[in-house]
Amino acid sequence: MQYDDLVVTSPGIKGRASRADAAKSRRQAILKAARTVFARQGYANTLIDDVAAAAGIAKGTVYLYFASKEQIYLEALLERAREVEARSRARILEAATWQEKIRAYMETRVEYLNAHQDFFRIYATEFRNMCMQGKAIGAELQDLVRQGEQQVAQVLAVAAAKGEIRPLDPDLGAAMISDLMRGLVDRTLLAFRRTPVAEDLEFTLDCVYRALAKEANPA
Amino acid sequence: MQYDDLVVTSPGIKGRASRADAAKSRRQAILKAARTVFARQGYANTLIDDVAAAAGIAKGTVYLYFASKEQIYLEALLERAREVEARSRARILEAATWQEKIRAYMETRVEYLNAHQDFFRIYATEFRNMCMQGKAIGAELQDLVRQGEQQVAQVLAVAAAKGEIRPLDPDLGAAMISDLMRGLVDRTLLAFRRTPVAEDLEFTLDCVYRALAKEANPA
DNA sequence: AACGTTACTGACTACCCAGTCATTTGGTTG
DNA sequence: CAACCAAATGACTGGGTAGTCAGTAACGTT
Repeated sequence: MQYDDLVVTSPGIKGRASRADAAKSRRQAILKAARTVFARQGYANTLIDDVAAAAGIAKGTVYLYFASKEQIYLEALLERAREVEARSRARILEAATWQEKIRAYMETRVEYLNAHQDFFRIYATEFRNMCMQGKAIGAELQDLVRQGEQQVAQVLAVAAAKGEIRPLDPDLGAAMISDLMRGLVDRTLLAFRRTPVAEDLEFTLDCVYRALAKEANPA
Repeated sequence: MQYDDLVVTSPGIKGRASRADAAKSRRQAILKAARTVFARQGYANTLIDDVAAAAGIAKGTVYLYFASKEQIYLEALLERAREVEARSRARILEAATWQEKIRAYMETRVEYLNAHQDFFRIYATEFRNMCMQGKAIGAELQDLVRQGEQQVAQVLAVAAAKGEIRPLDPDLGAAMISDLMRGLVDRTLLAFRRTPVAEDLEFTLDCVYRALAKEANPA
């Protein structure tokens, strides 16, 4: 079970190539195990021994592939964060209208959340806090998130310029959208709310559209 | 500086009364120091020695007043959380319309945030995560927050029943409001956004009103 | 002033864990 | 098959800290 990602060394291929492959798979197996364990126990309560056990290897082996606990943590997150960001960027570009672009931003995350709860659990909870406590860890990761938000801001700026939504500060608008997104993720992870995710997503999107819509509502 | 809250024992009063007072002040001085230090360094990176030093006392003394690091942490948060919740509840009751009630909910928190950054920094970041990691700590604290959200849901339910806002699931609506509130708090703490808090608050409220308003917007 | 009581102190203990490294394992090569 | 070597192992170490407790100080009482 633990060796899911391990590529069996092909007998025919000699030396370098298969070695490199094996090392890469081993790295990824460790990262996968790390995500599982960190998601369940948090950074502080996780021992390197736990990660090793989850990967089905000994502690010393972990240190053949990674320099430190912190590095494992960061790489485990980065791997996934890059995926989400890339997918989100692509889907937003594909979308034609501002409504579809905002929906793409949110749907990408909700879908990814279903497939990779572990990643979101770590990111949504712990990592964010570490950033708030001013630790310098994970500059790239922070950038990825900022980029996602910036892209939304861009969508809003364009829509506002075209007069498709009401005039507003695009950064504030993007902040609002990402706040709602975060809430949606948290609720799903907690299974706090019995409302199905899909319904919650539609409600959230509806609120966003209303909040941005061009015509003011009568009081 | 450290002994801010310490009541000097009055010479005339003998025994019990003044003793009890002194003990209470000492407890509060420790909690205050704890909030400062925990807010700056986080739970894991804070030593009891740090708390003791900030309170101007020795480590052993801390353990005369509290049983464990965790207990200090929790009580430090609870003390403030009860205050916020009480004030919020009062101001929501005072308010006449649903708009004013929602505003009261948000303004209470923004005002309290200015006066007690330390508390919010701990709550908004660390504590929330601990809850998400399924730790059973702080049941009362979690309840306080839930109550706040429930109260907003109640306001929405009443307003919806009266036809003052569009029909919606009050819990979802309250979740949305508290998500936006959380984002506002986080942004303020990070000084991430240069937008002044007041402006951010108005924008957020405006979005909420639009999202809840009775008349649908034209697409 | 001598005593008794309570509050305070900080060196100490017992434990925990990230990271190391001497040793073992198992596959490859001549 | 024997020699070799990279990969894996896990007992160990060094640094660190929550919580304790024997000793000291401060203060009120007689």
